[in-house]
Amino acid sequence: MHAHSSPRIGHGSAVTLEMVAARAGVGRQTVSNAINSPELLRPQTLERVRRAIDELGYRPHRAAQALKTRASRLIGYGIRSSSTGVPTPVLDQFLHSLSEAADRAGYRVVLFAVAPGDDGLTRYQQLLDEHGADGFVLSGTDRGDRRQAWLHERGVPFVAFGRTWSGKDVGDWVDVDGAAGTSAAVRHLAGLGHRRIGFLGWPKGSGVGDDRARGWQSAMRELGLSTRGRRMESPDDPERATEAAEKLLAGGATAVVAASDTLALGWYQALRRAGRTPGPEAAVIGFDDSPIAPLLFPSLSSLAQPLDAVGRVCMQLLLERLGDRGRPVEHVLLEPELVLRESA
Amino acid sequence: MHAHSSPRIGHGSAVTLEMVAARAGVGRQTVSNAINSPELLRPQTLERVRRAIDELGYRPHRAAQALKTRASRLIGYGIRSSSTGVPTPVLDQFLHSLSEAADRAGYRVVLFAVAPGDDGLTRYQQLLDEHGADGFVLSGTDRGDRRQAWLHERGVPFVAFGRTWSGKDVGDWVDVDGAAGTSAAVRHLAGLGHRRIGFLGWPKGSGVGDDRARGWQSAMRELGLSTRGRRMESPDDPERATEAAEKLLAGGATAVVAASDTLALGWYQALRRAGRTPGPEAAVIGFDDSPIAPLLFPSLSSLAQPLDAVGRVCMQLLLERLGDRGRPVEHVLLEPELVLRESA
DNA sequence: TTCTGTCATTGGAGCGTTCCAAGACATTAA
DNA sequence: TTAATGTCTTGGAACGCTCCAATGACAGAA
Repeated sequence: MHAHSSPRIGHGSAVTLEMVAARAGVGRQTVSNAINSPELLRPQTLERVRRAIDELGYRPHRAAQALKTRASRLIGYGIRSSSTGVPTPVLDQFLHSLSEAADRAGYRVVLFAVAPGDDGLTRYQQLLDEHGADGFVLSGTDRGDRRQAWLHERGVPFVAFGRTWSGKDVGDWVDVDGAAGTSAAVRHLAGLGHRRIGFLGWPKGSGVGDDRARGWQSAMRELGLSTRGRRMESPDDPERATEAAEKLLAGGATAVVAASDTLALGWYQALRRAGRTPGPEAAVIGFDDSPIAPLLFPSLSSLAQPLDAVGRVCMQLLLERLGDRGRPVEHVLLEPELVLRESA
Repeated sequence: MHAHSSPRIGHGSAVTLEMVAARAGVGRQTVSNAINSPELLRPQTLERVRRAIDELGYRPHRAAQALKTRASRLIGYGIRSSSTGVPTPVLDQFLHSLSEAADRAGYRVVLFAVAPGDDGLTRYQQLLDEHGADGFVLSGTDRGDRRQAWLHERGVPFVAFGRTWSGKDVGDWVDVDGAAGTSAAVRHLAGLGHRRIGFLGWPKGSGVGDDRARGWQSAMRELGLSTRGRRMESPDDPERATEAAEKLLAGGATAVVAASDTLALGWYQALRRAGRTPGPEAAVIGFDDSPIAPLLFPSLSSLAQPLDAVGRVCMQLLLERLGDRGRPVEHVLLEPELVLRESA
């Protein structure tokens, strides 16, 4: 960027290459080169052109660039409604870091709505046909998700936030290592002296949920602790979660690792019904570190997903893929962070 | 849309108007008209062209359209990080309904990251210069926000989710009537028999917060109830909120309306410290109906913002503005919905 | 002086669409 | 039959950019 005292002259409305060229006293293509291949210009010319660009406040017209280069510099992100209860967690933070990383590389994220039930393949098709996106970021992938295979077949660049849980493992992905997280939680609780550590998970069959259960199980095994009767299942529903937690409590568990903060709340409620309260004697660690975790009484320890990093790495992989479609597939697993509060 | 049994032939990769025209045996422009001004074609020709479009899976190249028509059919949305603690609540649902409404009109939402501290005017400037968006949706507007005036001066179409709290009221906006919400909450509590109804709000000076306080105050006045010493302030912080709630409790309040669910939790905690629990004797109604509201013990009554409607109406106003820049400014206030649960 | 090679710079062409003015055709009136 | 009218259809031109092949400038060699 150029520091210069005079303000921009143009209104940013209709400055074209040609106008910049005229002002700098060079040809149209020279201005284009000054932007895209500055090494081709003589330093003196480059300087002159850059000054003209600054003075006029010139920016390339993206549609014209896109038409010529056949690249929109737009990344598609299919957004589902969260009202279905499907966890689309902390979309907020993820989208922010995604956009930020995209912006830095001259790309931008474009949203398109996908109906809750549908996998939205026709929406992806549409965007591609319109040349409305060069690649995609997927999220909320789970077993039976057809999108990866579909995009792969067509040679469309994409990255998924979330592993390919079933079928062939096609395409790049970034994910949070849920198992590592729950393992760390178990080890922390064991370090506090707990031996009868339960797991409060979702019903088997979801990729994410099973992964989190696996981490608990393997850490328990490593520590030589029994897992028999220590695993209870419940959907993300307060009442059911409480019942599941009560069973764990009845089984003698003194601590619990939960697959979600909602499930962890079941433990809170189960204890309350028993006239007790979460803490050293009845510890619990949740998952996702939702905004309420610090607000609870007592505040809830939880595994925080590094969403900033996930967004950043997603975009990085996608950009690399856009640059070289033949490169080998890449997978990145990021560790969640154990945020300790009063509940453990 | 056409129902037809044969699958698409094209790969959706490079079907152009010219190709469709050749297949239909018509001129290039006729195909364009079939899409943009079908009434110009003879029904028979239209049918033939439509079939060709379907068979080839043709979709107009958005960049080419944008270049010619000077409209990108993209709506910019500057996304801030939420890590600053500034409430950008339920972004998720809002963005979804926004995208959906945009999609229906052939538009799409494009994100760009804005640094937390900055108002990001240069990012808006950039998008405009690049012809990367035809208009903007703003959110998180508050006192001293320069964006509205800036966009207005330049004649850029935009809608704000959130009133213009200071300065001249330029531009369209959609907002949730916080005052109406807190008024309704007060009336509900009064209907339950409460007379000493407190308000737990944010420190004065925020547009949104003051509005919510106003609603409580006016409803109290209408009901002939005293507000003296019944209003306490706290930022969205558990400890501070609890202290504020304790003061209300000490003042004899039997019920509370809170400016946020976080503040409502302060009431929960204050009661707990006093060995009590929220309910008929010590009611509370929060604001925003965050995902945790139903998960609390007891579950929290709260005022839900109609975010689906907000997104839909925002896009509607913006599209109308895009269609006619001279039309008078429009404002829409939507009522929040009182979601009753155990706490009230 | 002329030739060759290198480097910096340039204008034509074209990406796929829509605007526009004009063409083709059928129908009716003179 | 010709002219006038209206309806439907058409190809050229242009939007702003980048690719490409070609041009000009200039230094060194013949």
